[in-house]
Amino acid sequence: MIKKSTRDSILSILKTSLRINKKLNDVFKKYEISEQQFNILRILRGQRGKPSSLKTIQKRMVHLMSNTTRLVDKLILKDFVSRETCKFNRRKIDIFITDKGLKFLDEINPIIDKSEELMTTNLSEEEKNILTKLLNKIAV
Amino acid sequence: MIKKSTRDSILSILKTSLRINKKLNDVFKKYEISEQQFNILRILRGQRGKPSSLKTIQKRMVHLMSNTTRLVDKLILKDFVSRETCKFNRRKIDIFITDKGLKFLDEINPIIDKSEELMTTNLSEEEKNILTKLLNKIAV
DNA sequence: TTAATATATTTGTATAAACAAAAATTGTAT
DNA sequence: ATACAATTTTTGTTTATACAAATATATTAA
Repeated sequence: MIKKSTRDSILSILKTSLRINKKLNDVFKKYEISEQQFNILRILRGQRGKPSSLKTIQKRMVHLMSNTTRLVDKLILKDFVSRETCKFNRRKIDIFITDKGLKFLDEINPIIDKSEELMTTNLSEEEKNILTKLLNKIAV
Repeated sequence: MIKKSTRDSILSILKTSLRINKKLNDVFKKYEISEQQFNILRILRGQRGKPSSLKTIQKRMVHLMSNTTRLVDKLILKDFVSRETCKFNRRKIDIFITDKGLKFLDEINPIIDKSEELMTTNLSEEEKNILTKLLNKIAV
């Protein structure tokens, strides 16, 4: 028999995650970008000019999935990233964020940040730290 | 500027949720059912013989979505649920879980339960309760 | 009764995701 | 050098999802 505390906590995580995603998606939708495309942009910005391959992007993505190719396709259509084959290993492709992509991030990031602060407004600093610590012990 | 504690906690929730889903999906896959189909079965079982309409199912589902119709279609193919139009309100349809559906739940539930216990094995009872309480204060 | 509105479900369509297989390139062992 | 295995990316296909519009029935008001 499963413990109520177990079932409740697991269910709370899943439900809270859905609530968060819903709120974030409201923002993404307004800016006509998907959550995953946004994540890729942030990963690329974190590289500060250094190119990323699809493999490294995938490894850092929140949602690990197989078709990063097509996500990058869409970002290229928006002119937010550029792509060229790696000079040193032609299996790899180098992906960069463009100035337009950086500008876009500058625009949307504060909105996302504000939304996240708002979502956690009922928790104190300490509570957020405890929460993070507890979550990191689950399903490891 | 967003607080580190905020970003970390939100990210932890999203990531933990994905980890949990991944583990659960391993089980679902083995039993050739989707998470959502499983949830519907559980909701129906909770009714203990009382019929459910699509509307009531949707309201209780973790993932609120529009095409419960097609999920039920799939459960009917497996003979896990039955469907007939409601006698008293022909807009509604009555959905029941079948004996086969109940038997299936009896088989898969212990596996899911064990998986959930295993995932939270690093947390004490008290920690799980705290976790649930904190999560329920987020993005409300 | 008739029209207008509300409710419950279904369907169509466009987009996204998961998964496996293919293609291209590189590395390694003999 | 050749064959074999490993890495990285792309593509095809199937399934799932989101959203809007359509359909059918019921309720309400004039």
